[in-house]
Amino acid sequence: MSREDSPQLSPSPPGSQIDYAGQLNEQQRAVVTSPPGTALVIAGAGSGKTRTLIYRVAFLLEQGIPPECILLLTFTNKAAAEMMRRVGDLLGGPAPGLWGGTFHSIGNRVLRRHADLLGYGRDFTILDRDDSHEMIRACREERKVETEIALPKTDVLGDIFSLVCNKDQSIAGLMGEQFDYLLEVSAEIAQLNERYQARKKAANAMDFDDLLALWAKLLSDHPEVREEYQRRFQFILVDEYQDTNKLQGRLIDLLAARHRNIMVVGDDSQSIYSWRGAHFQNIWKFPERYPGAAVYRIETNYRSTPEILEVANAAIAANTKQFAKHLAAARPSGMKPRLVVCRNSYEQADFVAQQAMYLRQQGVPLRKMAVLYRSHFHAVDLQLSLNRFGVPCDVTSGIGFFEQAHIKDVTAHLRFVVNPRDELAFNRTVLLLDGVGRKRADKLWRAFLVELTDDGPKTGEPTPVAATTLQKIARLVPKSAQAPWAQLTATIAQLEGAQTRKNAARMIQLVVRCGYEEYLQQTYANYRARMEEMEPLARFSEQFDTGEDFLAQATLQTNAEAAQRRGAGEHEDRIRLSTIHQAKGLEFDAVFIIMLCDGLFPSGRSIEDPMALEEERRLFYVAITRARDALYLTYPRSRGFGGRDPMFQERSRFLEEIPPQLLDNTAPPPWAGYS
DNA sequence: TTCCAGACGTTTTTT
DNA sequence: ACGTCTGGAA
Repeated sequence: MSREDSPQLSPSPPGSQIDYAGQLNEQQRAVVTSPPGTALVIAGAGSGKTRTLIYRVAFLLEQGIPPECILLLTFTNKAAAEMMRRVGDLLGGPAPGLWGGTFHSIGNRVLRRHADLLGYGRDFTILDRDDSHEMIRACREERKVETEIALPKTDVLGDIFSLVCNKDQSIAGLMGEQFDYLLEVSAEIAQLNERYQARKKAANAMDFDDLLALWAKLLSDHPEVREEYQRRFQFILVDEYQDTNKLQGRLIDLLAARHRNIMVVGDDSQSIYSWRGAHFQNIWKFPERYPGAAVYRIETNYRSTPEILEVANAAIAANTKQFAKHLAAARPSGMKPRLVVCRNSYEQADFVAQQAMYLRQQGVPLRKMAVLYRSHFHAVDLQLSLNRFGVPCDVTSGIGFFEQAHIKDVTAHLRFVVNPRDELAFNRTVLLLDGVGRKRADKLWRAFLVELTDDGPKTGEPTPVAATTLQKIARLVPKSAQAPWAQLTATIAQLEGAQTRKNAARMIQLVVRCGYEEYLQQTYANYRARMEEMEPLARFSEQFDTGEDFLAQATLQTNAEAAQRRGAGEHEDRIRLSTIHQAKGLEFDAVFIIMLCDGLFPSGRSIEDPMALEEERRLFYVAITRARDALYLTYPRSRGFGGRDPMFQERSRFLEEIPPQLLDNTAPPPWAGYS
């Protein structure tokens, strides 16, 4: 690998407009101004990791590296947007051409340019979890006719397919490793997987995993494309490297093979995505894979008080697999974190609500407080309680804006127009009609495909091919659905109009007006609420030039965007309710960690498996280190189980691992007598 | 074949 | 309390 075309960097750029020395500590500055080459940055929680990355990018740009030669990979779209914005702030203007985003979104970007090399159209659809679930279900149904073998549930299959992809593994291998009880059906599962892969391709659709796998395939199978990107990306920066999986690791290696200027940044103690295939050996073994890589450590914590850090260190201490780190507190001493034992989850909820009110009275804005929990359903009682006390909150709920049924119904129409081979979009659209069920939809789809391939025009100039094909198969539609079918055909014809198809907002409007609104009225009691979300949907779509682009982003930008959109005013003062996973990378003045019961946190599924338990512990560590000044750990002694009798709850074993003297569990609470 | 109602089992985390 | 699945009626 030649490196003679790699650029040189000078440690202090002449005429720099950025005050590196004033804004960064010594450790951070060493990273920011490090020479080209491979670097591993182990950055502890609260050590200004994001800041360091931003300054690194700015530094490179100031050195004259063209923005399009830098690739910044982050874990969420939100993080990417935030970093791009802050880089722009530093440099006094945005840096157009700089590539930043999640692996999936960059994969999407690359594949939009070259998908035809892999036998896909560039207008391919992206399937979300729901869609891929639906497709696997269909494959499975098809299979059932032939054999009677008991297969696992559809979502287990989905998980298996996904893991196989992300871990770069074979079905049989994965079965042996973590699904030994399925070993005997593994051949069957492998076959089903092949069907699923083929079916996606036939539908010109990619699921999330394909965005990575096909991207990698593109680079491995097509030297000229590989060369192009290897040449282009002179500097590659990867955030949250501890959460990358094997496939992502391979992608980075592929992309960086020419210049070998990779900077990976992460904290192995915060690796919390192994259930999704994250392979924290990636960070653990990085120095072995890249001998000679510079290793930097950023170990000063600017976020939390020493009292909170001590609890964090104690919480993670029981883990065996980690880089030794010594986080030093930079801030002055504060309050001891408090342990609050409650009788039940209602009392716990009331405590949080009242304590939040108390803190607000003390001058802490609600938006600087957060309640964190292991799983979404841990927060239901809390929401009621906060409502009752009139404490406004923002829930980063489980279901994202774009995953809601009514949103997906509408976008299915657009998907169908953009990509008429999209089987799922067709199904979804057609199932909305009264008198059409699964069976009929399937029959119609097969007929549709025949007509479409028989005398459909060549791809290229968009033509109203979907509507005419719908027209052709109208004879297969039952009498009761003839009128709605004609209506649908007319709507699709309008959507396919040359002017309309370029304007997603207009398309949405059309779908809603041509029948979907009536459907909503008839179907949902909360018709109004759902209807009101059509406006934000249309507005969101306006920022994209093409329908493909809009649809892709709607699928890729899962819930972060939604929270913003639904909360209306982002600057309103609300307490944040979030899973720990979603709180990653954020910080708050006051943090409540609730439901610290054994079996909930750590979750029941993880307690037999030592590796899984270590991950839960890291999750706990992530939660603790979100807090700046105040930390409250709470659990209910008993818990109602659905409608059943309350059950006694064992406190989380993680609490046992914290020396009691680090926590304050004295009564009475500060808010006593306050209400 | 569709649609509805009631039973059932079930709950981790997300791009 | 929730959504998904199944079986039976239209």
